[in-house]
Amino acid sequence: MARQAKHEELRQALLAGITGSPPHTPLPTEREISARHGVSRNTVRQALDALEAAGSLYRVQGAGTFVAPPVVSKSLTLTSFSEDMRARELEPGSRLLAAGTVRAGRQLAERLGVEPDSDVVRVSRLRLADGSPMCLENVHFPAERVPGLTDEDLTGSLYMLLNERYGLDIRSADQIVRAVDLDETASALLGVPLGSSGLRVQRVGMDHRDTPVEATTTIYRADRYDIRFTVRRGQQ
Amino acid sequence: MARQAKHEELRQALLAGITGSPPHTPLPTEREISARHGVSRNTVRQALDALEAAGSLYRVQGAGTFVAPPVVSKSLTLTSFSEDMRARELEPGSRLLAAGTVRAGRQLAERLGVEPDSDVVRVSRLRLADGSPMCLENVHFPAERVPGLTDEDLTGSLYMLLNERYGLDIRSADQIVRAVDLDETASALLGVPLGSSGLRVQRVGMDHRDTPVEATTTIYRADRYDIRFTVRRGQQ
DNA sequence: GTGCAAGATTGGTACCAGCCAATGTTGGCT
DNA sequence: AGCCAACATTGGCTGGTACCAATCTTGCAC
Repeated sequence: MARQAKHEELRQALLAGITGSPPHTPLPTEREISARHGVSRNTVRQALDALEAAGSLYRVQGAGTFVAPPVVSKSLTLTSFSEDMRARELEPGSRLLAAGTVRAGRQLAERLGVEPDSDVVRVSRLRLADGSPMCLENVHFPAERVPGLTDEDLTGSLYMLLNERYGLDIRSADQIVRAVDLDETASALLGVPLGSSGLRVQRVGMDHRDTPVEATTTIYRADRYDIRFTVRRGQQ
Repeated sequence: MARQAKHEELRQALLAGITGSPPHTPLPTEREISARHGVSRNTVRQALDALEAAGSLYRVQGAGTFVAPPVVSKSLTLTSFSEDMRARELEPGSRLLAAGTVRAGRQLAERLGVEPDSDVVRVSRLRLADGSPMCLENVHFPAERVPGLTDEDLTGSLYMLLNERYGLDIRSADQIVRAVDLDETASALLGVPLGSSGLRVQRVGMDHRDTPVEATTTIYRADRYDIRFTVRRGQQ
């Protein structure tokens, strides 16, 4: 049996089928998909629900299910820098600036939910897109969660490394976005004039139990980066 | 029979039941809710799915369903400036800078989905929080949607005015957030030093049919404003 | 042709039944 | 006391069935 749930497999199959299709192309009916894939209509609906929630398609009762028009901007999801850049069709890269263990301190301790005098591993990197600077990234982990991290290759995707080596899976994150004036160091590293502004994103990443796993502060070049998302009126 | 679907009724009932409960309070098991409310377990799951998606509760397989801890920062919803400020416990205010009709122009026309040579109504306001400047706001509407708008009182909530006078209901919006360097005019109006940075939010508000209704550019003071939200891992 | 009512089609809701996988609990063994 | 295997509980997944509500199609009446 597949390791994946059937509705998940079906979702991927359907998604693959519709990517590239022009908007408003009708999908087969739920009953037809059900028959064709040899699964129950319940399972089909589960897959379609997920795709509808993701904005890939829309449904009209009585009419059918259709490929959704390309959304201007997708709603926000948690992505790593690498994923984010690839979504923008840029090639991600990294230059390691520093890596080591330091005291947490009050502010960081609060964000990570640890004691202020405990150790945290800090990784500073200059992140590149198509070879030129995009942002400055400062990642912090509770030291006991990532023993030996500083000996690893830290130029690739940290998320992937965390997952494969330490079994850490970041499921959600709280983010705070702010505009800041770049200091001398930052503007030099990012290759922009002193006094330029930057977009600062502070993030606390959490695992499936909402336990803080990492605290990251990223400063993006204002001229190369923006954040796009769709908001809706809350229900009730 | 109720006009509402059962799963929707149940969702509201459950939501009412958990609001006020301390975080991590366990809910009854799905099978128990099912029995107690006289609905099938499928229907219960549908209601719980919605509440989980809304972040009101979380589920752990094998353990149970629990009241979600109060989110540090709510996931993004569409709010007016007035609502936004009140949520931050600040008193919203306004100073009207300009209001009138202008040509759309290429860029604005694209955002609003109108012809470049058509008329748009423009309202410029300095928005205040507890009496001091918070942001510069530039709102644009297709002129034919809001006849006579410039004769109204434009110092209060535009959203409310739009709704009551023109029946315009903004349901969703695409937003683009960027850091910018403030120009002389902006920094003077906002009362910050020249060269300070600001947070620019470009928004296109749409009605229930996803037709653009308004295009707004807002520039916030970087030292007084941030954007907070929670992101989750989407599916692949 | 046009208009419209009847029927067919399609997604929406609801129920039942059963098994699986993750978690929590119990109780025996050491 | 502490460890761990067996068991019970709980949410997750899948299949099946039935009917409802919105929409589209057909074909008759004019």
